[in-house]
Amino acid sequence: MSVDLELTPKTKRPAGEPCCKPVVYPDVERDQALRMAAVAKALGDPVRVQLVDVLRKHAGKVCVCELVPLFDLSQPTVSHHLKVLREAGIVGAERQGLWAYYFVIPNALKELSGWLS
Amino acid sequence: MSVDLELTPKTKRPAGEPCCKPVVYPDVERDQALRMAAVAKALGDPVRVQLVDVLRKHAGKVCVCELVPLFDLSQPTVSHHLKVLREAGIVGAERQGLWAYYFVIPNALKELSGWLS
DNA sequence: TTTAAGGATTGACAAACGTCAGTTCAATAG
DNA sequence: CTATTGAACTGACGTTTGTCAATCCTTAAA
Repeated sequence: MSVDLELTPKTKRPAGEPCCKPVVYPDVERDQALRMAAVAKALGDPVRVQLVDVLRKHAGKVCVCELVPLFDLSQPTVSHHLKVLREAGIVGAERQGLWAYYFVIPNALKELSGWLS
Repeated sequence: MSVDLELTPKTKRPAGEPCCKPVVYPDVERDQALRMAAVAKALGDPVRVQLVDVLRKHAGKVCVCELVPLFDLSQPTVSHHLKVLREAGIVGAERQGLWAYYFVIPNALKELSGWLS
């Protein structure tokens, strides 16, 4: 888990020697970082944060036609943001006839949330 | 706080009428979304997630020369990632002689963390 | 004073992103 | 069947991002 960095001596080292011993980064941490960064990246746009916020406040499913007018954006652009969230595994979609309903996938934010706190 | 969306009737509406009543999005939410998206965006790269992770695990300050060898990246690139984190208000830096020490700013992740959970 | 080290900055470039206009597709009302 | 609607997809655009090589600046050893 921990990387076990030792704070190196803080005097100028004799020329030629490397500054610090190379530290191996655990791969376990790398995979987790990849997953969390992907989720964070998807949340890295205010529109998408607001989309997730609305979806979370309405515990059920919300129709796309209700999401679009919340933003000063074209319908295709909102659809694009929803796709980004979908591909990040943060939200899911379900079609019912002509309408599409979106919802936050339970626990999708869990790993990032846990690491942050 | 809440947006007060009402789930609209789910039958095809008579031609000409708008699908949903336009909903006003509270500005308070918008500002918060802007701040949180900025933090999330800064965390939207695995290298930066790992940087923050290392800094957090070493409650004190960590020298840049100890961070660079953790990644398969050039020194300027790591420096760039640290700058992104600095500009997002997530980490702070302090110079001591030849060395620069980085640390996580307390509570920098608090708002996002709180919203996520 | 000269030399070298740690680290930030600059410039360049390919890749990815946010946005929209236009189009397509599936489903439903007439 | 035809017309229309909700929503996704496509192509295009200007902007931003991640990366490195090269450079610059400050500090400290010799």
